[in-house]
Amino acid sequence: MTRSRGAGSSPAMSEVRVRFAPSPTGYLHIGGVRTALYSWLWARQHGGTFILRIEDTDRERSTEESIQIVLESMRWLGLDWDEGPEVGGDHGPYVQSERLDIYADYAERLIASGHAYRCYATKEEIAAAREAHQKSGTKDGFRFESPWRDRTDEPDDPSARHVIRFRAPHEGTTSWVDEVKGKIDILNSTQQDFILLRPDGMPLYNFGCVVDDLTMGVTVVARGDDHMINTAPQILLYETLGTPVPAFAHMPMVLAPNGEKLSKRHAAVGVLEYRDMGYLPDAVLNYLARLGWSHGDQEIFTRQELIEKFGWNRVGSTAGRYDAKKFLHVQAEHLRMLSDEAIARLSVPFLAKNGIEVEADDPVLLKTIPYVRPRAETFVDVAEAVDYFFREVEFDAKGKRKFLVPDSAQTLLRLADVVEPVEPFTKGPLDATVKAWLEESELPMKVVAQPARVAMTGRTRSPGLFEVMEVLGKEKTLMRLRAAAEIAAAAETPSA
RNA sequence: GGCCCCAUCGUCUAGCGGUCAGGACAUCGGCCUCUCACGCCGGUAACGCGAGUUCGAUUCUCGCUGGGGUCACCA
Repeated sequence: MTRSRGAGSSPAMSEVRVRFAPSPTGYLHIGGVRTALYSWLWARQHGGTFILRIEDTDRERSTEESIQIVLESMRWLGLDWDEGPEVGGDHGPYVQSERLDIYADYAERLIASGHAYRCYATKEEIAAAREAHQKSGTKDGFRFESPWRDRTDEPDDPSARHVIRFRAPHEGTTSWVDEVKGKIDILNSTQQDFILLRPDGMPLYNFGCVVDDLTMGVTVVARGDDHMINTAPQILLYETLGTPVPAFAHMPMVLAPNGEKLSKRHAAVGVLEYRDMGYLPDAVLNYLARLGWSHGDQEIFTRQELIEKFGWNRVGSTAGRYDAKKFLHVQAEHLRMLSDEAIARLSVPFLAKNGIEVEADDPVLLKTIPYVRPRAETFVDVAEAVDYFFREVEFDAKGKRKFLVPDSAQTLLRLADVVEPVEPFTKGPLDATVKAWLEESELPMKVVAQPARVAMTGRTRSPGLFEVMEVLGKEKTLMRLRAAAEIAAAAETPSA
């Protein structure tokens, strides 16, 4: 799609400063992660600065615990920040609730210059006005017109509870050239005197955001396009403050598969859940990057490739829908790109969760990786797939009933005998020896394989038989085959 | 409803006036095979509608329809 874009992507821009400014109200939403990612990529690509800022001015919903979740999420993803909580920086503090004096200062300036005013209207008055508006049957949206906008007299009690409102212009047009959406024009007649500061000094979003972005020197403001409604008021603020206006990049949102706003109901939305599900940070980044951004036909990207190839001009303008299956596929691709050592190391915590305590350099674990790799998509899968190499077999009920039957008892015993003298006990010689025996005794592999598989792994699905034998080692292989033979012999003949 | 954004296979997308409309996930066949995977081969599947502009529109313009967002002392 051809679209003229903003100047923020111009290489002439001397310094790139971008920020991610989540509000800590729970988990870090994967939609937010995508915004953070694009900003981070942009900063890294340009050797710029990535700022993390906490927007905690909503006292009702913000919690310290949520801040920790945000930080933990960013750390896990590897989206490191150059300025922000814990690392500091020259433009701090980086938590909005600690910047109240700065907002107050800017608000006073706006009052002094006549661009803002104290409004003593009560919530009840506003509610009444809204109701009257609805009853009037007008087609326009509701805008509260404060009587204090034009009052020159002092209130009876100037210290009474009041907010500070912006004196919004009613005429003209506010425009910007969005990095992803192109040129946008908003009529100022649709603006209202939005609130800058609450009675308690907490800034509202548009004000806090602008004051922070300008004092922090942010050059590109990237956010979801649900914020587009906020951009015109913010530009108005920059203009009246006489400061440069940053570039804006409004990216389409991530929707649920059914097109609704993505929430817990539809998918795991907290990014840490993916860590617990055994996903790789790079896979999360890859999937999210590709959801709404493209680079030709390429689907799989390393972190470094993302940094090199990202650009706002390749961010699409349509909302993307969350697709769990594609996400899983991308995760599988990334897992399979890893070395055996890396897969082993990253699987350790998941094995521990299953009660299997092994070291990352455990030789048995390392030997299993090549065989589970094509069968695993997540680390949860890996832990599950190597289970029987580290503990006694637990027979799958159906597999046991079907394959550990009297008929197979002899086969299992003979297989054990055939395999016993093989040296080295590796898949090549094992394969050759067993195949020779099968040919000689005119037994099809099929009738041997499944009982043996259940005997050694407890399951009907596993890596190749000889691979399993090799990893298990001679001793355990023989033990399991013979133990299973006993169980098989004792089993009731299925009444056919 | 006002304002804003958006519109190519089921999904993510490529396409930037002339293509058999390409890729990926999913799906359906087949191959491989000791199971399950992996892998490989192949199939089904899309330009929302209507006007223009043009020799020619998926592509440019407008309208319609449809979807989304937003109308807070939330962010």
